[in-house]
Amino acid sequence: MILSQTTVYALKAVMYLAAADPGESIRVDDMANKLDVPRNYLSKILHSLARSNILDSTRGPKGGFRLVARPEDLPLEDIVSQFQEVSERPRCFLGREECSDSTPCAAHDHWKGASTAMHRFFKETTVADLSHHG
Amino acid sequence: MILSQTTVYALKAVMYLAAADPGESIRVDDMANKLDVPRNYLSKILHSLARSNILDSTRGPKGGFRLVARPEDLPLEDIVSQFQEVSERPRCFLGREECSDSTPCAAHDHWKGASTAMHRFFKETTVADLSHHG
DNA sequence: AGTATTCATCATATCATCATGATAAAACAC
DNA sequence: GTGTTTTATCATGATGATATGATGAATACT
Repeated sequence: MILSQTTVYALKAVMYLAAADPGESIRVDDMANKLDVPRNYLSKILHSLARSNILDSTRGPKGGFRLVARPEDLPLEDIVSQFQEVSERPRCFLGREECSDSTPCAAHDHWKGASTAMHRFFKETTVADLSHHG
Repeated sequence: MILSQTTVYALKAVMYLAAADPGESIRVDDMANKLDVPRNYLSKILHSLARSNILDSTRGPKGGFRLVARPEDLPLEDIVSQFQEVSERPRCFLGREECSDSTPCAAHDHWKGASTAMHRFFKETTVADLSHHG
């Protein structure tokens, strides 16, 4: 309900990289096999993360992907927000534009609580937090 | 990010019915026009809600749809769960099966907090709560 | 330079969601 | 019982997410 398949793939891949030696490059093929993710699809996802500087990529022999930041400095939000919206300010969940703190709908406060808890999770949980359990 | 288009349509329609006289039947055409929702698509959604006893439907002249329960007795969850999963127990958000209170992953507690807040919103907010603002 | 390795990218296929248009079936009015 | 109104349903199309297979381009090694 919350995360798209693409986002889950991205998170799994990043967690896999976090478990490797820092600075070591991992090939797409390895990750695709280990994580059971379609190879070319994963390649596209990783490329996307590389373009936004979450990962470094190098081609050719000894090439692959590696994390730029340390896992404990990498909040899940940085990865998730590449592939789906993780808005800081909750929208009116019925899609109204004019719903805000100053012009709230009747559900605004309830919704804000739930939405904020969700956002805080993505913001405050790091890749390292998840990687403890592989 | 949270609600599908279909779910939003369903909620809007139910809120519209909640604003009508109790017991009054409203036609699909009226709702589709007022809410700017595709007519036949809305019809299908409403039919689905009728089959699960959220709504009553009657055909022919003077027909239409109406709420079965009072808006203040109708939690959003009853509507939303028709069209998407609103699970009481949060899954491991990476899709692992074995993640639970007794076998938690490192993020379990954080995620549980966020996921529970979301579920409580759907469970504790009623249609009446939303309808105050139209 | 040549070759193997690896990421980058393109063309296409599949599937679910969202949506439209046409027709069937029920209920009411006369 | 005929016609009108309305929901019920079917056939089909459009779009985006997911996925596959083939090819291009960069790097390293000899």
